[in-house]
Amino acid sequence: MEELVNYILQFGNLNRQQIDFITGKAKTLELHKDEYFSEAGKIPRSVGFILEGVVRFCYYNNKGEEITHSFVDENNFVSDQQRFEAQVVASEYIQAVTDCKLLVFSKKDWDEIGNTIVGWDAITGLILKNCLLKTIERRSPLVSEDATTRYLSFIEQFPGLVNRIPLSYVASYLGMTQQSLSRIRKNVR
Amino acid sequence: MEELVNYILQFGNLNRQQIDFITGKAKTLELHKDEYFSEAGKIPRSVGFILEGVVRFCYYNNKGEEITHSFVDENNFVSDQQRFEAQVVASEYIQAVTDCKLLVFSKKDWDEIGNTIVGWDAITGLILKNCLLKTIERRSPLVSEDATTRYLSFIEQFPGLVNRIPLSYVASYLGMTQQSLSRIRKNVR
DNA sequence: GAAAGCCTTTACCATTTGGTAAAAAGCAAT
DNA sequence: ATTGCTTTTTACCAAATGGTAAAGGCTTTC
Repeated sequence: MEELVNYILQFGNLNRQQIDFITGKAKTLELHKDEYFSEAGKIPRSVGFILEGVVRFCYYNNKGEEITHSFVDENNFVSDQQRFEAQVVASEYIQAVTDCKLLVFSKKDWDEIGNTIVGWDAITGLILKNCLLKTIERRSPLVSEDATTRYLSFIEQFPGLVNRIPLSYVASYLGMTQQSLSRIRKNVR
Repeated sequence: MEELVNYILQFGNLNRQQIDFITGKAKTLELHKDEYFSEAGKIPRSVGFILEGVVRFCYYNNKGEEITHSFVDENNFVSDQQRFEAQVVASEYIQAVTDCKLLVFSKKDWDEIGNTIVGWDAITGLILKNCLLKTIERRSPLVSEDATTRYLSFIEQFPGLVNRIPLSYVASYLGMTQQSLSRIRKNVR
């Protein structure tokens, strides 16, 4: 819970009472590897904050290939935020790629926090902007790099992650086949 | 000017007086092809709204290659927003790729609008989130697609743009060489 | 209209990456 | 330990892309 509070306080000031109000709404949720936090075709039910584990955002392209477009690890918010706010069905999946422990907020509780705490919308707005920028900064360079460079920058950006999750997910995130990734890993060693 | 107002009103309600206050601060700026709107190493001086023309965001990687990471065309805001807000030096360039006509707001005027109009920060926050999401949606799929598919989706996402700007910029946006793009264009025809 | 400069296309070959298939390695359940 | 299942690695060949260089086109300028 402390991690969540520290995270939020980076983006704005809150007093003890406000913090307690927020943390009072958080429920813990455990997800097993491969379970979904949010699914395409369903309305996202909650906003999460990852205490332990890693999740990925993924979707299927028109060839039926599964594309991982981002990973989120410990001490970060995870949510299909636009769809959650609007309460409309999602078009992508958020899936646990390791066992996870999360703090979650229901839509009702999330709205109550917004209606109670002045400045909460500004804080969450900043958090979302931050997450989006991070996603862009991580993903955008992948377009112009060759496969080996993409793999090396993945290792830098997500230290240790490559040892915790299936390589097929890494390959799909990096836009290459599993076989190419395997070959690259051999050459890099 | 009407385009600007319509754009803003998508993200929140403003009365006549507020709208006049905002538009009163806007100055027009003309940029010739290749001129910079914002430069790496300099502090971004203004927020722009494109009335005519197209700009691109670009930077140089560690091999000295120039990478175009996004295009912005008519009726969109253009700004190195994070750096502008914080008034710190930029790490990338924003360059006109055609002659452009813009409405611009200085930092001082932008802040005055924020201090005067209740809800302005919320509106600009939404606008920025929107731009970031659009960037992600456009750029992210490029990682996992082959060169021909990337070119075809570029044509869809920026109709006509390919005829207005140098193909070398398109190639760098799509993460391929100019020669590859040329070959692909021949095969697609 | 000739010259100069830039942008675009072509061509050739080397290298990288993808597709398919099979083998090897790791893991879990019995 | 054996079996069955999934993940990862290899191998082979085809296809796509990059690098270098040169030629062709298109403007601009004088």
